[in-house]
Amino acid sequence: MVTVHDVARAAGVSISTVSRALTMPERVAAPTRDRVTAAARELGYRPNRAASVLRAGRAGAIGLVVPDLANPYFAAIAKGAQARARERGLGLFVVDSDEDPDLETEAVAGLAPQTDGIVLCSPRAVERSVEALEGRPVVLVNHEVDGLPSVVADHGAGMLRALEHLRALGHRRVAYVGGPERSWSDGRRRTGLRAAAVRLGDVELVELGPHRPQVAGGHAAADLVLASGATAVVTFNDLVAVGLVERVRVRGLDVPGDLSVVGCDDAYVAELLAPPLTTLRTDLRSAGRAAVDHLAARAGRSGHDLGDAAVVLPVELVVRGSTAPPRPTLHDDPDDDAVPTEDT
Amino acid sequence: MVTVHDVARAAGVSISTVSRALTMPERVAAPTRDRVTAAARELGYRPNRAASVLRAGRAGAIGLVVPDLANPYFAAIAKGAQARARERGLGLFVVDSDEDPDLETEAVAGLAPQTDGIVLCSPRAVERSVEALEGRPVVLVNHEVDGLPSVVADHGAGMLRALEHLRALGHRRVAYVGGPERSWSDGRRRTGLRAAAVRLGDVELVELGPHRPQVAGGHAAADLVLASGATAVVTFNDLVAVGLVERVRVRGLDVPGDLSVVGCDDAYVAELLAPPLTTLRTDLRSAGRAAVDHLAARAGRSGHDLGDAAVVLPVELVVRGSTAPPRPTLHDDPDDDAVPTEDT
DNA sequence: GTGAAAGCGCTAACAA
DNA sequence: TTGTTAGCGCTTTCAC
Repeated sequence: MVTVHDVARAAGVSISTVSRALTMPERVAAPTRDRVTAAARELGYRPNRAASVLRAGRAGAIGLVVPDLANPYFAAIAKGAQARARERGLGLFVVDSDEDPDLETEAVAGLAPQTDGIVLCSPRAVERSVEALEGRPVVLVNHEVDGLPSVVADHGAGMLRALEHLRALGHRRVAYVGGPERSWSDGRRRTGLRAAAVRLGDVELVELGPHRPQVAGGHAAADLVLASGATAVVTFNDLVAVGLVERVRVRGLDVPGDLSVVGCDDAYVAELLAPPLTTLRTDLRSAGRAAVDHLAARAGRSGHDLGDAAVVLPVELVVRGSTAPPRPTLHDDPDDDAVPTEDT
Repeated sequence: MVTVHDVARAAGVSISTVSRALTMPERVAAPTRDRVTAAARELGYRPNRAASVLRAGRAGAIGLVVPDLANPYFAAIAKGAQARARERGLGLFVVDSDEDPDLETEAVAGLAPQTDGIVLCSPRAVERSVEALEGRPVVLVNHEVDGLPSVVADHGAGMLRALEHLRALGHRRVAYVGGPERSWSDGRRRTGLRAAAVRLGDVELVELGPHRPQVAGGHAAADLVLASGATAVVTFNDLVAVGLVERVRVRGLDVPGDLSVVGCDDAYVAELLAPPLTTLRTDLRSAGRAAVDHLAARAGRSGHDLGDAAVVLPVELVVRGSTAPPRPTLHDDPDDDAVPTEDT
């Protein structure tokens, strides 16, 4: 292993000059700096991170804790975070908590001492995990807690957009198939849908769930949706939408003919389906990037100065083949496609 | 931050006793050990990993380098590795090299000093990356290099199984849509297919590619496959199969009616498709687990004693709806479904 | 602008 | 069985 001593000897300087030349180049005379960097490159010197963490307190790395790496949602966030961390010269350690609150806290506690901060995605045990940080910087993704910085999607706007779209097609009764009971984003989506329904005035909302956020959850929800009399449905995520479509077909009905379906997340399955899925897209990579930026900006600062600022990412409605006007019924109102009049 | 000193004071012992009680409990008297562990728990002591890495040389953690975390293939490996590492009380740091050979080497070099070994998945620059390890333990996944331990799928057996299946259905001309040019597994698959074709005697193989290992690659390959006169096709992975099916449909043809399709990997899209995809499955989580076990077994040992052993994982053919007998033609041989006779 | 020296928290000889 | 002590490789005062 090449150490500062080897570089110092090769460059004919002291180890402190080596350290300085590499970490604060402007405080070393140009010729000296060049000799040092040349020697370092030649010898293939790589600073021992453990040593510099121990001594300097800074790790030059951050941690990312996600509930499930196999979930494309979190994989996308991880990709974005990784890319940005690299751009900033930071290391990124990814840990998968396997959806387990205890493991999450464990992961945070283990990661905290050797990183400059933690990005905590969709936490399953926020309070305990934040406590385990002992005051070290943290950014929450897809979750909000008072006084903590966070990066979240604008679920309210997304839901409004979905409902406007369905309303414009002529739907007046829309179901929501909810996700896991304790999901923060599920709560936000419900709140957003209710607000949107009130705002639009003539759209009735049927809330269902909780359901598992997988294909199986969609299977389970399908019959409830059909029985509810809704002509359109918004699902917690795209996988639920997939299951829903499958089961609706088994019942001999058609999507979007008998039921329009809007997913969430724009997972890549969304466009592979037949029909491709209308869905709400958030740029998850930019969520990862924003979280890393937030952390990097706080690095060095001690207090929670601008700590509680929330980055809110836009949500875009991607219209594909799974949404269409409802089949005409006896009650059909010829005004449906017209510009809405004042609340009637 | 709670240090060994704090615990030592609280337990009324010296710092070395604390260290010993925590890392080699059997070498400390039971009552002392209990006092120490109690004090440690009470104070919420967490050993500073940076310090112990620096001093002991052991990191209690391993690194996993993958080309793309957003690829479910690698995500599954990561999950398996993570779970096993946890069972063994090891940390696992996941780094995404973004399919870039330079970044891969960089990641390995950065990870190596602070881990006890590296799991290198589908390397894009094996030689340089292994060199960057400076002799530290490494396990290759989905790649083989002489003298290095590895975990690979039995592509040969998988390809034989696929071809046997297609042959049993009556196919006599089978295309292979290859993946990236420099992919190790693509090479293994081609070799396996050729061997299988020779062995079966009456199956003709049409090799195509290289193609991108994504849906777009399948789009690009579809017309070539149709023009080749093959009645069945094996693709590099499931995404390519998806693209292939899409394009075949655009051409007004049917899967499996006009073309049978076998994917590889059993990514979760495979069963969502219509028709669900016949595919070759490897248990990737167990690949991750095996890699970690391999590394853990070598930990402590210096030499490359049993180092070059390769763990070969079984490949299973999962038959779903995308494979069926070919449409009868004028040349159809009534013996097609019979037990194969000697090479004719 | 550069060097000498003091540790960061921990482990592992070596002593007792 | 337990304590004392010497560093691991690095950063960072503090002199010069």
